[in-house]
Amino acid sequence: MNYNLLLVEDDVDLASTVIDYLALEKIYCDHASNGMLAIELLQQHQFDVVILDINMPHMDGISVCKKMRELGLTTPVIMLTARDTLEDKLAGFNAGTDDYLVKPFAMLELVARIQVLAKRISGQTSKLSLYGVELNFTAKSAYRNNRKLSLTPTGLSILEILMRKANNVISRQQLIQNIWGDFSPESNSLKVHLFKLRQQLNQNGAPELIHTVSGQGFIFKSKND
Amino acid sequence: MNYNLLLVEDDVDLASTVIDYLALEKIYCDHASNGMLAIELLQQHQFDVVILDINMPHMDGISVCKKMRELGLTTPVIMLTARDTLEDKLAGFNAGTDDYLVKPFAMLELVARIQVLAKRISGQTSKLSLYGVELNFTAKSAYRNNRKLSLTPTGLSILEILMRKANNVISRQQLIQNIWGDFSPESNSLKVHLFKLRQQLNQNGAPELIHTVSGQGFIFKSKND
DNA sequence: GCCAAAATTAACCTTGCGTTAACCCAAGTT
DNA sequence: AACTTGGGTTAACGCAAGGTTAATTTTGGC
Repeated sequence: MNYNLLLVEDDVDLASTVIDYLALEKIYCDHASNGMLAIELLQQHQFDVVILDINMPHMDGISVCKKMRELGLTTPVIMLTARDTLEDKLAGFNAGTDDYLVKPFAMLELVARIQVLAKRISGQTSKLSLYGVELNFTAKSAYRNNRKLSLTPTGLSILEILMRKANNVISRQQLIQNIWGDFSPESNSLKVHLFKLRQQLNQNGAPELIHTVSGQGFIFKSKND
Repeated sequence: MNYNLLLVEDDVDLASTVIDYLALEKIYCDHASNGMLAIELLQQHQFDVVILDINMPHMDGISVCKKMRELGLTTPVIMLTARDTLEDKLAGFNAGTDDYLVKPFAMLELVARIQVLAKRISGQTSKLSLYGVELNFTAKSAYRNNRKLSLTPTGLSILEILMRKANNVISRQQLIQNIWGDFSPESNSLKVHLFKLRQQLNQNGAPELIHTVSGQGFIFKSKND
């Protein structure tokens, strides 16, 4: 899958074992033997996931993680620890850790957890599905309850914008900005597009999903929320 | 906080223990006793996280998770299992699980893991919650005891101003300044807005929250304070 | 350059917010 | 008791925001 990791681990033997194994899985993994170096590398390069040993001399894993978050680095962190105590875990989560692995661990599990985290962040889904509406980016098509909607390109992009920010109000201005950029039509084009989009969505008396919040904008949500 | 979870668990005792504990942490948790029901609920409502028992009659957790992903439901899943075997975990991750917890587990750890997952997803919605009144900025909506209030934009902004300075008296002047800026209406507009706001808040004989301090202004507080 | 699909425009209708003014009430003042 | 003051309640109106429809222009593939 070609992920880009950083392993922070002072035990060189363990580090090279992990790196070698990950290489077999086509996961590229950089190595830092201490926390300082790790922070430096993280600021210079973009990683998908950081694997952080909790028990290191000078600067332990928890401190590294805390420091990362302070610096605004949001890269997901998997913490490695020798002990399986609740306090350790809670301290880790408090510091901004995303996941946890107790040594000795199985490589397969590590790989699985890496994939979960990396996938979630990159959010590279080709499908978006919510409240029975399914949006297919590659096919540029949309369905509601498995009924195909016939949408124009702008209709589709309005739907996408609203769905990506489901349950948030999007102002007219935000919508216009997203659809047309800096220069937009001067008439009620947006209203017409919305009308046609709703028409498609609400066939057969399906409940409204695009709600108007008067004076504020529009919101994609199901009625009972 | 204020997350919205779904627990899928056939053991009713365990379920209610978890739900009660989460309630203490101000985490609202719905319950489905089987996989079918869970899928149905997931399609109707939006949850921040799903907690899924792996071992259930009829439709096990893995199948539920797989089905979810097939349907395009991307809600993060925490899997609960009695066994700590690698195969189980891998099967779970393959089905699209995000995290894993082995029974018996510590509530604190569950809460920590919920927070990690929920934060990643709904880290965008900002809420303000006080005395049973919930204000959702992103959705520009307000609820009292889970009953939706129908407020106008100014009504909402008055409520926001009062709630942000709860338990402090806000003078008429401060309110006017905050709502209209330097030029304000010349009549009793504010009174009318306040009246309508209180009308919405106090339906069904709910106790007054916006108290008048004669000659001073208004204060948002609960009666017994 | 033709045609169909999509986008824009304009005209018109409907809804709902904000403002206004008038009135009510209770408490305090003269 | 009449008047003043601070606040609460109600209804009416104007206007802006939103919805609907149809006609016209633009676009892109052939």
